[in-house]
Amino acid sequence: MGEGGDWVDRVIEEWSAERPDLDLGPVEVVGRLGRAAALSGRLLERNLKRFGLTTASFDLLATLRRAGPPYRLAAGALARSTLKTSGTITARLDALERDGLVRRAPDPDDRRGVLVELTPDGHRRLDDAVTSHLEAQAAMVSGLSATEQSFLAALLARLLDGLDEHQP
Amino acid sequence: MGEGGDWVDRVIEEWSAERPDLDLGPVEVVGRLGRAAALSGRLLERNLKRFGLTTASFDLLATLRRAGPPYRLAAGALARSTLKTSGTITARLDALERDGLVRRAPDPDDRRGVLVELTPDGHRRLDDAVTSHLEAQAAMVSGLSATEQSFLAALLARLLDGLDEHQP
DNA sequence: CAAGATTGAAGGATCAATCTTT
DNA sequence: AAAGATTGATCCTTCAATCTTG
Repeated sequence: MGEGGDWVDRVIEEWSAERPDLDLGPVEVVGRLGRAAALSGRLLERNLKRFGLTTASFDLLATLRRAGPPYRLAAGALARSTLKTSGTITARLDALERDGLVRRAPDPDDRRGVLVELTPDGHRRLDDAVTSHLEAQAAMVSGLSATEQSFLAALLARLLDGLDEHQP
Repeated sequence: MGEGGDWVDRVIEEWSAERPDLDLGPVEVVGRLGRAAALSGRLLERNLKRFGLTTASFDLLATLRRAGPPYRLAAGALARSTLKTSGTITARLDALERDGLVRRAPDPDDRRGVLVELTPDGHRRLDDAVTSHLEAQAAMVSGLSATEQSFLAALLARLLDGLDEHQP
């Protein structure tokens, strides 16, 4: 008892001592989810820095790259796919355009809209980074067997199902 | 095929079409981890706002609360527990102290150090919020059976093990 | 009026540099 | 020299307000 536990185990023990009335069951999942995301996010951020990218800029470039030729999407589509607000996308595009990795063009079919396109530099930069990015992810899950990875992926998908419903 | 999948399934399909050479296995886990953390984080953030708190301020206050009487920790201990840098803690303490939720005092045993203490207001504010915070977490995992929740927690703990080793 | 994008204000984060104390 | 905390620069994010177009 009280040995070999992780950070979340310790948190739960401390809460139980202070507030034994609370139901801490959900923390076993949600607490570990947040902790694991924070730790893995740090590692991925550090790795992308070697390519002059942040997680934010990588996600945007990757969304354009995955769309296939001509690597062009509406700004609003980028916002929805990355779960960010339109203001965030505007700011990111300013920075990426300044670095020459994307280009903005007016949407000919809807003059309110903006189409965003990967430049050759942006395409190259992303393709440079993506292999390393996936290798870093592979290292993170290498402690789990293939079976464990499948189970974990399936359970996270079930969790994601529920979370989608609770969104605004 | 290509039906009923979640966001990560779509990402993987798109990558497979554009770059069939990439090993996307790790994305099944790491991609869903990031997506689930982002969605759940948004919900928790919104809920805490009703109590005048952010996830950042809640985490700091909760760490002090869990420590038990006299609800006092060194600033460095807060940084390590919350996975934040000392600069981040300094900024948060400035805001929380301005709101009267914590109080700083010099460490009598080490004159470099600062001890941070929950005020009665901070204690009250946290206790107000924590029940609702846990209920929000319970709602998030309510789509999973008790067995699934246990499995998910255990697998996340295994993942966390590996992530800890890779840290700086 | 609603939708798409931009702006500015404010909070949260890291990092590197600095100051004090050990 | 190393540890604890603060500062200032910079970036990412949300939100509310605004402007243009549908």
